[in-house]
Amino acid sequence: MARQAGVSAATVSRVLNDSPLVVEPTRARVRAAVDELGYRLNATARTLSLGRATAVGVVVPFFTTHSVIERLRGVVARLSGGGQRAYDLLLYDVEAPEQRADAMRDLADRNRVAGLLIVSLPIFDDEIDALQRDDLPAVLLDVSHPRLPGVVVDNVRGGELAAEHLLAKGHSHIGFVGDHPTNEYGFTSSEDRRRGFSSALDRAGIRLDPSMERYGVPDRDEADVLTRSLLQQPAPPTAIFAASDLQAIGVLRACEALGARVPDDVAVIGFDDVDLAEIVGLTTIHQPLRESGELAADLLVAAIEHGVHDPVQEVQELTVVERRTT
Amino acid sequence: MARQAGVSAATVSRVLNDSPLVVEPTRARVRAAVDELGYRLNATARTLSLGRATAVGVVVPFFTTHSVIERLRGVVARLSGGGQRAYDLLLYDVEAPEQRADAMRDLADRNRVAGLLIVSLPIFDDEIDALQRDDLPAVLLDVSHPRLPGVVVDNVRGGELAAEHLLAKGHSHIGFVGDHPTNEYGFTSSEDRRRGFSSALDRAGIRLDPSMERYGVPDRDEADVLTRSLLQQPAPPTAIFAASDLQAIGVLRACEALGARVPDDVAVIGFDDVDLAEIVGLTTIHQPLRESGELAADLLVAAIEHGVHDPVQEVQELTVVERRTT
DNA sequence: CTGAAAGCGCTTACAG
DNA sequence: CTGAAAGCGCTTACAG
Repeated sequence: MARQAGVSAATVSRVLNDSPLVVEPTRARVRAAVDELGYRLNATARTLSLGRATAVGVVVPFFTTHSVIERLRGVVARLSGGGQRAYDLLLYDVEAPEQRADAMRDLADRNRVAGLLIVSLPIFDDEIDALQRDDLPAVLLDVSHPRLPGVVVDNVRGGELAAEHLLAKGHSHIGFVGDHPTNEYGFTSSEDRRRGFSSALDRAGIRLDPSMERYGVPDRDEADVLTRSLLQQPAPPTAIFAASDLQAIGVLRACEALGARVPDDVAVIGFDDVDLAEIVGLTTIHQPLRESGELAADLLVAAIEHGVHDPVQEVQELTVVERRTT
Repeated sequence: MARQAGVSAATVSRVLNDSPLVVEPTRARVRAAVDELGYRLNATARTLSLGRATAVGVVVPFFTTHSVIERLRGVVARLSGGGQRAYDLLLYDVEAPEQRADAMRDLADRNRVAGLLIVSLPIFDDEIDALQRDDLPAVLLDVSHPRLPGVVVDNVRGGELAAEHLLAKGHSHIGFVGDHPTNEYGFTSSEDRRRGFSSALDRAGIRLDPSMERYGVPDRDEADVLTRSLLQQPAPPTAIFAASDLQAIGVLRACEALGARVPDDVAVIGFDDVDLAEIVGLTTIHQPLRESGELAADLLVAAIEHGVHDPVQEVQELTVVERRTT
């Protein structure tokens, strides 16, 4: 014990917590002893005593997409910033829907965590009830719910942007490759993007024909086979909107395999603007991934430190980045 | 308190910890009460009481490379496996060298963590002393030290493999693009790869001329400008070995910009085999990234649960994956 | 087999 | 301004 400084544990605690109650001479004495012994507070005991944790939980489907990682980078940048109010970051990977509920219960009930950041995973009302019962602040990233603060993007609008871009390029026979509308994680962004896409087409007097749509699991290989079937029809599309960059890469690969030149025979536009997009020269809808993580982390810290008054939804800007595939 | 089950806290604790000392009827009664109340042990209190944490700390330079993320995926897959021996995962991002020391001191001293997994970051003797003083198991991933278990790859051998591949393709005028030998993180793999590369060339009677080497920070843009200067010399190389796939992408971009055809005018080989490599068709040295994370996580769990007897170094296999750039 | 009690390392009214 | 004491929610000898 650092009371080799000739003071009580209470005083050490006060000094280390910057209590104003300690007079300078003793304060100095304690600091000296602390430095000499390399003493540090035990965070576990502190958490228990204080009744609040110094860590935040980040619940995230770690394996699904590049974009999730990029968001996480923003979160990490903000949270382990070495600065004053650094929170420990407890990472909870969610591989399957059931795990999400488990993770949240674990984190909430056990008071391990001062707040929860939930990335890309839909949340249910009873789960929110549980969080509020435990007084656990939470913020959503890439999903939204009226009762919780969140940072999102207008995916429907993003779909419109994609349609407008393709329309402006003169296309009228257009295809779509995206996620199954119902999928095990409950992701909805692909479907939202398709809706916006489809309705913008409608407004231009063009119908997104069912024969021009393909759905599957959101990975490259699946997008590849989906695209082949799209392209091998009697009247193949001259442009394809993929619900994510990863899927767009699959589309590109199928085009290459079938000898369709991009963008001359078929134009391709993706969504997300992950680093891959720039590397392959993919035209895409850019969303601020890294920034979304930073913003969400800031919101969470604010919620932890000041409470949440009314749950803001931060809607981030979308832009089209034109590269070589359209 | 769940002693609504009519028993003491001690008994509840025993039941929840599967102590054999509790007779079946009471056990059942406690379980029923636990289920009904949705009661869960408070991990913080448990940690404090037991004197050992249920989390492991993962110290990782989160922003540096794709390969780090891929390794992390392996770690996550193993650790948050939902199974019995699931450890919480405390993520410590290290942005700068000083932070590494901070992170380790934080984690170790405060007893937050049952073990440490250190990814891609060199560690010093005095830091190891500190770990051992605290009895904190640690395993290294993508770095090695004689006193600690680790999983690595033979980077020198990898460089040789790259050289042998290029040699077999008939090249004799060969360039290298890699990291500065001394860099702030203390990464050494680029330099190790270059050494192996250079000595395999030597053995073939070919000298890696200083005018054929370029060094910089390990990112795409830097590799791009480095490559331009390499290619704009009187006698440009006909093949280039890049110390990582990311750098190889920069090399490819420079080739494109300068109108050099790949692989006809210049062949390019990378290192790592991240997903990017497959997407752009890059020939590269494959290392089992995901698996390395899984293995390291397993080693750490073993070290935590059974102690470490002698520090094994797991050396993983390297292979060349030939694609379209050589 | 079960309970009362002490202890894990902090924090914070409460006295002084 | 500082210390003694209680309490945070567990676990585990120690009795019984």
